[in-house]
Amino acid sequence: MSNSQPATIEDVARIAEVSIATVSRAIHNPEKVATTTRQKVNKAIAITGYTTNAMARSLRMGRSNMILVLAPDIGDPNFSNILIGLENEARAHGYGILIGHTQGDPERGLEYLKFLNSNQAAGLILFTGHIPFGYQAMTTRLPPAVAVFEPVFGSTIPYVGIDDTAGARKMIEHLLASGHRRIAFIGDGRGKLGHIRRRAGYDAGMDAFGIPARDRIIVEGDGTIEGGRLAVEQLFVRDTLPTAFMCINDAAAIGVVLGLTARGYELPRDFSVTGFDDVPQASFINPSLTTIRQPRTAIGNKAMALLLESLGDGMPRPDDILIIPDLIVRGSVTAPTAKR
Amino acid sequence: MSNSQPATIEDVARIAEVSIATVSRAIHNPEKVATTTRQKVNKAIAITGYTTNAMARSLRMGRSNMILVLAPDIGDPNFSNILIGLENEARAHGYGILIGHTQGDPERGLEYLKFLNSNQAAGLILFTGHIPFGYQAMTTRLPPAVAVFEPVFGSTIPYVGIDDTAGARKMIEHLLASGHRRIAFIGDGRGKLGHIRRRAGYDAGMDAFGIPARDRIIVEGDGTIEGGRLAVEQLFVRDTLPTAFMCINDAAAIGVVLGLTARGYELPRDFSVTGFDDVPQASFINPSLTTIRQPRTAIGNKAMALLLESLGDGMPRPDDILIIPDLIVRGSVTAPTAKR
DNA sequence: TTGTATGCGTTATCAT
DNA sequence: ATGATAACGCATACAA
Repeated sequence: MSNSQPATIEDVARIAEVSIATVSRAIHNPEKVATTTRQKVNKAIAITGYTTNAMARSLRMGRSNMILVLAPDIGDPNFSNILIGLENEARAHGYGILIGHTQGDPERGLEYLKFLNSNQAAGLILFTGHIPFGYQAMTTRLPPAVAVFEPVFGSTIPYVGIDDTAGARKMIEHLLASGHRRIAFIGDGRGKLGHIRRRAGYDAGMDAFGIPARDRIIVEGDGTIEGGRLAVEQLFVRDTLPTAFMCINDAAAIGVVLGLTARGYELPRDFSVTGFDDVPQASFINPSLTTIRQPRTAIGNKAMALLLESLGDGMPRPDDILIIPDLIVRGSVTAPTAKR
Repeated sequence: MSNSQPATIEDVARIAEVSIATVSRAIHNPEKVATTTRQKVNKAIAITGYTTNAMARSLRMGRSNMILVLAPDIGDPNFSNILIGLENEARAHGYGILIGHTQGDPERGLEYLKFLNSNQAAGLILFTGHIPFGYQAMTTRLPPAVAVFEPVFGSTIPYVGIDDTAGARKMIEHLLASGHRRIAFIGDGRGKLGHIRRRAGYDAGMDAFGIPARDRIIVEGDGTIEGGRLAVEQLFVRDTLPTAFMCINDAAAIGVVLGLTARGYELPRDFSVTGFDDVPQASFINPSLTTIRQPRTAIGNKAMALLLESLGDGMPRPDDILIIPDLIVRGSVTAPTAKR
């Protein structure tokens, strides 16, 4: 049925006995071509198995229908679900996705960004928290871009993510409602945006409950499993034990669980622990982690919708979108015992 | 420094005061151009920030320097590391990677395959175990392709993966050396290639040790956590308890661990359990899983090397590459107790 | 409604 | 050693 070489528009034109212009029109502006001609063309397309050569098309049009997604780590448990959201939305609008895996290497990021210069990609989704360094020197024109998950530092690129503060607020209220008062906040580094925002949610909740600042226990932490372990040790040394640990993310929470278990405590009987993000492991660990779920697919959806919108106008709209995340109640929180 | 529009070869030529032909040569055949001219050109390139328009290049050349990687599930813990191997090797040869996420949907696979027709991709890495259905109807010419991780059913596409039989053999020998004799094999479905191969390793090891076939316990299973749980129940009902469970993969092993733990046993004191693949969770679960590690990055490397080779010849070589995997000893195996 | 002809940015052939 | 030019496949302005 088909030849060794992919069919071109010319092959179709010859078989349909029309000009290539008519074929092109029949495809892109069917209403501008006579019904009978259109049918001939469609038949010829079916016969040849013709597919428009995307490269030639983009070259001619000066823009493509691909969106470049830059991610430092494909293995990130957040990534694959966000990607699904991105893809579904893109597909619905006739766009395709091109994934650039930078492995955190700015040089690779730069490499992929060349796609944009070649018009191989019409827009950019940034999953990296930054524009690959050196891109500004390459060209002054940054194409329509949207950041997901974390905002791009020092830029006006619109950003789609969750409302960290609202999420943290939900969590702290859950803990307070469970009867906890001495609740430690285990962070991931004072300067980080997520830290600041989630901490703000913690404070707001504590404020609303009338718990004085001096009764709040804050550990800076670093957001890793090891950091969670360390936080436990610090608190034991300081002898300022809380009844609950509200952790900046699931990794830290897992560290806390591990640290507490290693010291011979039983959870959640002796301590309550909460995470944030809802990574896959969160439901595996014992006790399963009460956490805040990242609405990953929704983030992907919104981000792509935003990008495609600004592609239409040609004019990016700088409004961030913050989705309010859900509390996922599992087994790691109970009422505090009177024991201590 | 740079204009709003990406610089073209013509811009460079104008600034360097040479023809575009010379610019192209200076880039691709530097030895064919006078040193002084070359310097002028390089300077002009630096000034303009010129980057070759990959689309125009591919259009003209009839081939691109991108490799399409088709994967059903980016979130697969195996994928990201294989990808790293693929990328590194590709990069070393001046190729880039384009990831097509099919979500298991043949239609999407087909969509991405159009890239090949458009010469947007020069070759194909299949992570899917099959060619997207319908592609054959689209074109008879399948481009150079290599399958990773699992072979493509009913095709001659070369395949790079691990030597399942050798891996399983390593595992069974480890178990035997630890003193186990009644070792159950928990599979993932009789027909599956991995099942057949790993079972072969199990049998070979048992044979070599002189353990008669009637003393071998085989559970067909399905390779999931739930399947592992079920296998435990089956064996309890049949009252043919082994001292060790050799599972077809880590998921099944985790299921076995969960099932055994739920019944009140302590591991590895009461039973030894082994996995296969070494997924991230394998080291998290308690007890940490003794398993066979997939050399994922190596698989990626080899696969891409093979693909690029066959791209050179234009002629795919049909030799599969099987890497012998390593045994990872963790905490889930001890000598059997005399208890039972 | 349809066809002719031009150009998108490259590379490669053929002159010079 | 260098330059002029054709062609890759397509979309579209313009002509018919």
